[in-house]
Amino acid sequence: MKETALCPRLSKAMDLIGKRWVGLILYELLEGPKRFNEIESSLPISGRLLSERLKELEKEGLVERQVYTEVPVRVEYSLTEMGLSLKGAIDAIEIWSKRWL
Amino acid sequence: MKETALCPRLSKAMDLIGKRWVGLILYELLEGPKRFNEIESSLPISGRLLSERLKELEKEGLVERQVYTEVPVRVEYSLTEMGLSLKGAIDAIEIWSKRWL
DNA sequence: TTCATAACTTACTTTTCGTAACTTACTATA
DNA sequence: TATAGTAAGTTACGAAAAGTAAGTTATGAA
Repeated sequence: MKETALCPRLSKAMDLIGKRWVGLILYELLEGPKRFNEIESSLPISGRLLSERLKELEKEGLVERQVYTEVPVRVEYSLTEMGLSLKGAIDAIEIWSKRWL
Repeated sequence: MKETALCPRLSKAMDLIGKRWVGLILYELLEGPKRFNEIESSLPISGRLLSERLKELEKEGLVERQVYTEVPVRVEYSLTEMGLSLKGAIDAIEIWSKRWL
């Protein structure tokens, strides 16, 4: 890994968002809070990775995890304000995709 | 890989943009045409991957490659209209990064 | 006692990355 | 003639990340 003059914040943003599945996970959560299985069945992602990604996103502050101790347990994931404020970027990508792909 | 009801265009867009380094490569090229070595030294990416990514982006129509047969040879990469029109998305990510990271 | 469910977790294979050395083509210099 | 320098890659290989499938935990219902 080299030294660069690149803005570290942009670099980190691209690292977060540019990680596989993250864009689509955020896209799903922009519709509202969702359960683990809901996200898993909306996307072609495996449970292993979904679990890993949600943990990262929670740690970075984009996603919140809420556990409901029902039987069986229910766990809901939702966007924080930080996560929600990526809506503009995700929307822009969606619009672009409809025009160019 | 599972079946999904996910929009294939959004899915493909996220695949393209969400691939490692692609966001930052596009960001660099939004400043204007750049040579291989210029991009390589602006980003912490190796020649191997940069070469691979530029080929993909060219194949997908986001980037154009122009060879100038000087000595030594000069190769410039620039965004196509398709590539340029991702500016909105990249800008949104940059703005988000300045606010939240 | 067995089954079912949600949300993970583990074990294992395949793919992608990161690093560094090497290649090609041509010119300038000793 | 031999050597060195430069841009733009390419190759080889070990390390890290992703994909797949089976297993785990907790609880209540049949």
